[in-house]
Amino acid sequence: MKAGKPWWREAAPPHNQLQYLELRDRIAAQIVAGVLAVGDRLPSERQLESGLGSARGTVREALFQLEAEGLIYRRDRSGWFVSPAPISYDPTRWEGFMAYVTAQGRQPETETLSKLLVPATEALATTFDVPEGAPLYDISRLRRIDGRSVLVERIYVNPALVPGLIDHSLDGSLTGILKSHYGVVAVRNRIAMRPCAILGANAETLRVRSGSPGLSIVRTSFDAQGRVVEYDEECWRHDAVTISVDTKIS
Amino acid sequence: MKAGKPWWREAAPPHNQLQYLELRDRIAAQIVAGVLAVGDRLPSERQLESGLGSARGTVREALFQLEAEGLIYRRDRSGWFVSPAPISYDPTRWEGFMAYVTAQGRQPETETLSKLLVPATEALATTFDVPEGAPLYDISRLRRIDGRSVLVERIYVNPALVPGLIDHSLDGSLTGILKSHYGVVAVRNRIAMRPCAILGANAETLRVRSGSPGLSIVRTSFDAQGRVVEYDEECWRHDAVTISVDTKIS
DNA sequence: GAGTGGTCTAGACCACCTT
DNA sequence: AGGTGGTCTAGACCACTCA
Repeated sequence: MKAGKPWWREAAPPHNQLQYLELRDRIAAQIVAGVLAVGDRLPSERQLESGLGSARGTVREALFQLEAEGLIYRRDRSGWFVSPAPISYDPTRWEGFMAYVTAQGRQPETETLSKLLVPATEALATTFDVPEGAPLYDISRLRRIDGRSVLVERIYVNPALVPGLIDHSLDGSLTGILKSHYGVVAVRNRIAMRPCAILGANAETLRVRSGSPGLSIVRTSFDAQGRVVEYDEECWRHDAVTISVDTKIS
Repeated sequence: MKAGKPWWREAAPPHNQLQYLELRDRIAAQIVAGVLAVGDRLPSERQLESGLGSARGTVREALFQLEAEGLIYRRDRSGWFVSPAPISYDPTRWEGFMAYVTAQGRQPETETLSKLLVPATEALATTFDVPEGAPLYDISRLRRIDGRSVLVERIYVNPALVPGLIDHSLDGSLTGILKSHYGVVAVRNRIAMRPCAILGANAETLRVRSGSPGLSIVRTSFDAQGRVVEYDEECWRHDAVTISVDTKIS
């Protein structure tokens, strides 16, 4: 081990255990054992560095690994913290974020970033089966759990089904408004999910570094007549969610 | 810009565009435009470094971001390559890997790593509703698509339902064997999914770096009598798969 | 203003893959 | 044997947060 010049400082690590893996596993053990509790701040990178005699880059590598595991997260330029437990989410149910987060004893919060009437692009027109350029509601929201931003979503809705939707406050349950004000309920969901990187505007609103790992969920909801009632693109922090689905096989 | 000493080499980058983001976006554009095709090898890190005048660490940061996006992947100590398209997977269907990969025009491959009879741990005993210590088949497999290792799985099956299962070759479709030899089919699936880090043994078999991003899928399959026919833990490369589910809402 | 993480440099040695 | 990525060092300056 020991790359470069340092002739002093011996006691080379065993060749089969890398420094950053050792540090990673040590911190992980502390978290699992509860020495570091959920929400706790980790020692600063420079403290860890000096306590180890490693370079800061090596310390950071260990932290990145723990971040990938979902054990810790960073608040930009503020520090590293132990991650809260992920929320369990079943995207096949027609049940809002506010409902299932609350049901798990956590505190949901929704902030509407924008609500607009926009012309349908070609792709959206196909999805909604409307002419290209037809008006659609375009809603962006940021959602938090226990104060931590966990997802940004972009929802499109057909105003023909829910006229005036945009005039309601959307800082709560959209599902609730659709049902109670318009009698609209979905009977079928089509979902696509994949690990992704959080980029650009999404990264800024979630206040994570561009390129952080995330989970992309795209949901298309249909009503009993087969019409698309909602098209929703969600971008989650990767450590905030566990997907669970229970289905009969057709 | 320009940290540290270098007094020569000016033309500082604009403060609002970081070097690694610029390089990331440049390479991404080349991939999207098809200049770099699927399977192509990227220039080596040292070539990119000298072509840019950046340090190697900066180049690597750009590559990591592209890896997180799923655009490129590494073959250990061999190079960086443009990723193939992800496979689409519907874990709610009772349809084997071999079937859906082939249906998408790709070449599936399965390698059995081990097959054992093991005593049920407490957790497994609960899952299968058998006494703790009862015998269970424990099957580990590695699966490839077009020659690239994409997932390792660990399957547990109750021998009471499928005696002698282990004596078959499992390098093909397990689903097929269950159905044709034992008449066992699942009618219900319970699935949990979450982004994860690929660690330890899984990382070694997939030949990825420990800590690489992955997708964990745990599936419990039930037959018409409500018995657990299969309990399966899958660990996927994060860039190899897109989950798609289509369900009626109950 | 002190402290934090974020970016960057310019080297080095290593294990492993490729030819 | 030569080239690749993997790990590591020891610095630096920056943008930002927090008290």
